[in-house]
Amino acid sequence: MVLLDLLGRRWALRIVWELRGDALTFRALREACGDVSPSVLNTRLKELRDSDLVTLDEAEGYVLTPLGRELLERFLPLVDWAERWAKRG
Amino acid sequence: MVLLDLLGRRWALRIVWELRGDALTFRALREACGDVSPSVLNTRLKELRDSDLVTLDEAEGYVLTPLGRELLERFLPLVDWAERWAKRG
DNA sequence: GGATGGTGCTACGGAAAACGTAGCATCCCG
DNA sequence: CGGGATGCTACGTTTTCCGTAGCACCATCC
Repeated sequence: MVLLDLLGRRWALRIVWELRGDALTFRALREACGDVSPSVLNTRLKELRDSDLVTLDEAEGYVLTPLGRELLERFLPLVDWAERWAKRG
Repeated sequence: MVLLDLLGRRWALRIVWELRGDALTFRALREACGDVSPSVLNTRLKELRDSDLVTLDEAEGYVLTPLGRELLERFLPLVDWAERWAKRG
């Protein structure tokens, strides 16, 4: 499970999640993640870009690649479940 | 996404993944995760137990709870995809 | 033309997390 | 009384992360 190496790091999954909608600038992404420090954010973005999950559109900002969108799609069932889990007794 | 707080930590996802099959003892789980340090493993296990995802069966060892199995199930599409992703050009 | 505000990104010191090794207490089996 | 399991803790080192400040660049505005 090489994927776990990548996603099992702080903010990695969160970044993908925050990019589920429209493109976000570096600063906007930072805010969306609750003001992560830019150094860490940049490190994660490098890893995600090297993994072809995220790319930087010069005009719009950071976006998921088609591959990233595939990942997100497979991730949605989890999100659904997570909400019910969070409300457990 | 409270779930990301839990799973977005080192070894958290990995532990759930390694428990996909039969129960594992503390030490076996440690080996399965590539010899994580026991302190971290124990910290994660506490978190996962507090979250009702993992439990310690006195006879067998660490096992996923029904809730944990649900999580794993939703996680499987990702695993499938991850293998193809890992082999990308 | 220079001020203002946006962009992505880096540097650096301190705090927190993870690591690695050793070992404790307990139980079971011979 | 060993010997070998079990879950788990302690502690010193290393790695990672955080928080703040700031750089270089570009567009807009007056």
